[in-house]
Amino acid sequence: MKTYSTNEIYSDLYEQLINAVIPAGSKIKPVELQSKYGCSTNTIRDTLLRLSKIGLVTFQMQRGFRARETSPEKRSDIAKFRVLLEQEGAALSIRKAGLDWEIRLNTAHHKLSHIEKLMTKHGLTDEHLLVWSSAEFEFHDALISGCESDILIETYGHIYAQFRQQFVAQERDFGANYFESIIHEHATILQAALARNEEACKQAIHDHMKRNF
Amino acid sequence: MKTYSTNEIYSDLYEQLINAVIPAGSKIKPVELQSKYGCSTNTIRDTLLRLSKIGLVTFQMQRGFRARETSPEKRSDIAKFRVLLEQEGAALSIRKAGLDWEIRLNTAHHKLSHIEKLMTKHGLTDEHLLVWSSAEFEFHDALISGCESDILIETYGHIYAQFRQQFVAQERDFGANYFESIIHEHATILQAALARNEEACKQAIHDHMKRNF
DNA sequence: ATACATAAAAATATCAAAATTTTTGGATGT
DNA sequence: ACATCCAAAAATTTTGATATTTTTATGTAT
Repeated sequence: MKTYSTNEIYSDLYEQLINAVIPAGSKIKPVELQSKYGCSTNTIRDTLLRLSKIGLVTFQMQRGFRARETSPEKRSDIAKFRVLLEQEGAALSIRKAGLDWEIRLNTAHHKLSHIEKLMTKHGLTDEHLLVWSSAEFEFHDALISGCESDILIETYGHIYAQFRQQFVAQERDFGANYFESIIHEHATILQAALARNEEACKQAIHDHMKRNF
Repeated sequence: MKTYSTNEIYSDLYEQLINAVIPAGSKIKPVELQSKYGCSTNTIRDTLLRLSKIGLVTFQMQRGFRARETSPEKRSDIAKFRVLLEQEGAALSIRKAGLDWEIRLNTAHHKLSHIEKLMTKHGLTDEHLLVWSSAEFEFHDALISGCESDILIETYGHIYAQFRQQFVAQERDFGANYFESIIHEHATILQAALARNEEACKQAIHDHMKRNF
């Protein structure tokens, strides 16, 4: 039987929450996870407290833990808030960042684009989806990485994780043209960013997310 | 000797962090707090993890806890981010909120204004400052309370707490005209909000914070 | 002096058990 | 049927002890 280090427990739970293996809103009981991870309930508790920092888990005194709830309103809320942060981060990057940023952004987009093309050609396996997941985050993270605001970047990371948690379970109908659209939207964001066009970039970010409002 | 419930430990540490009694950047060792609060180190650890959720405390595996660091750059960063969130929250409130919001905002301002007037007349005692602290938060919280975005309100709360933590220790030179300015700024924000003038309100929020950039 | 290794001390993380609180499932009465 | 009360069960929190890791202090070689 596999043994888990504390960091592995953290990562494993993180993955399960992001991918709604642990469904949004469901109760999380340390006793039940104890046997799987081969540790004391206290270590699980500790880990869940750490996950509550990024908002994937909610915690109430004497009431324990839950995967953060979801609802149409909450999804809309998180999507709009994500737009606010990403627009600001991108605009600041456009204004302040240098060549390093352009290269980083371009690299991230290239990687993402490559995976997205594979996914439209061949079907989308779970493995593809996993790689895409991290590539998509890296692209959006790169986009705001030149903003020179640590707190914005930190907060964006939390919000992005929550966004994933809330939406992944929903739209399992990645239709053929779903990824076609996404690919185009990412390209539009990239172009506007590299052209240093703040308004166009903000607009592209908005358009990328508006289906989720 | 006073005994502390866990919630009291949380509140007490919260206060100490907000008011820089525990200075920004300093190490926080569970063993040292154990005797004061009369509990096990594990309970302290638990509480500190909960405080790390709102960003007042940073945590690193195997390295324990620290009061969040500060520096001129970090202060500027947090001030600007606070403006972003407050401007958005206020603008949305102006657009969406109804009479309840106006009343709540007005009430909060009235309370704040009363304390501020007392403070300019008589000197500023520690007790005054404590009351002012919570009244000031309530005003800014009321301002964004009509935005219909739970995640924005939640995040703003964290950022406001961090803002306090980072600045309180700094500007101990509340000169006579310091509060005069603040009073005027708060009034300007209130007027613009009640007049439902988004742009004026955003401007007023910016002006209120710009000394901290 | 500086760097490096090592032992002692301190701090942190984990555990398993005990204490506390909440939840559950009947039994009772309206 | 519906609410209320109570006891049992389950879940959560707290504890004190142990194991692990990091930091500090000391001695040795370059």
